[in-house]
Amino acid sequence: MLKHEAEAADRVFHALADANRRAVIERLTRGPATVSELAALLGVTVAGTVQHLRVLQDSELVRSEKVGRVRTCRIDTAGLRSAEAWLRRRRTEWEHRLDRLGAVLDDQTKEPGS
Amino acid sequence: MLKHEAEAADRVFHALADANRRAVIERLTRGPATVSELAALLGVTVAGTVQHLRVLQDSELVRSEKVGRVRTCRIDTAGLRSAEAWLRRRRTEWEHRLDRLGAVLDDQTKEPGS
DNA sequence: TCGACACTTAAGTCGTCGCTTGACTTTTGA
DNA sequence: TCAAAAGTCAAGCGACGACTTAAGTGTCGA
Repeated sequence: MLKHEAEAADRVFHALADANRRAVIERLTRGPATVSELAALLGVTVAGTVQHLRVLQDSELVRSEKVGRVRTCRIDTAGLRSAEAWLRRRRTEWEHRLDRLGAVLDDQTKEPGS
Repeated sequence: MLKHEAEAADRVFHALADANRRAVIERLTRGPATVSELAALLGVTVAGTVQHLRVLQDSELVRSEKVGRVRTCRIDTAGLRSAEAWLRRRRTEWEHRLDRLGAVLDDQTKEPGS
């Protein structure tokens, strides 16, 4: 795996490891929200929420734009996609390995002698 | 979401947040390995490796069995599947929301008056 | 039988993380 | 014009996490 891919995985999975950050993602899948709204949802300070948002943006799980004095946040599927891709690669690689192993075993039972 | 699902997500994403634990997973997708082999791969103590393995097993990302004095570890796809499912749910929910929003906007442009 | 091997467990260290408070900037509306 | 609203930044605190070392436990082979 390339180094920048590994770093991306690091950022994304670290971001997803926190329940409050996942709650932000779940909320944003149902539509945009402001920083204050997210803070109220989580039950933490606005300052704390901003820190979570920085992590989420660095991992491309959330985008946001500020108009006037209010910042509106929305989902960025890039992070979700890259995490999903990482997991799918591991899982399918494993399953294909099992298939190949199964094929080898089948051959062995059909042709016991070499 | 059910509570035990949330706890499972917590465990799995926390497990995946560590680069060494992901390295273990990547290694095990290519076949089983012993604790010592994984320790050598990571470049950390066997004791430290055991701690990682506990986390990975609690999140159903790895299974292991001990025969004699050697413990053999292999992938458990249950954890991978549940993490993948969580991400896919968020992403598709968001994409469907965008579709519905697009449909509404199309209707509005077709029928400007109400 | 006994020493080396493979792992396990406990305890301790050090850094990072999540959160708060408090001071600040910018924008808004009356 | 000015106070309240919305967010930003920095410092600090307590808890947790990833290591280590050190002292076990059980297993294998000679």
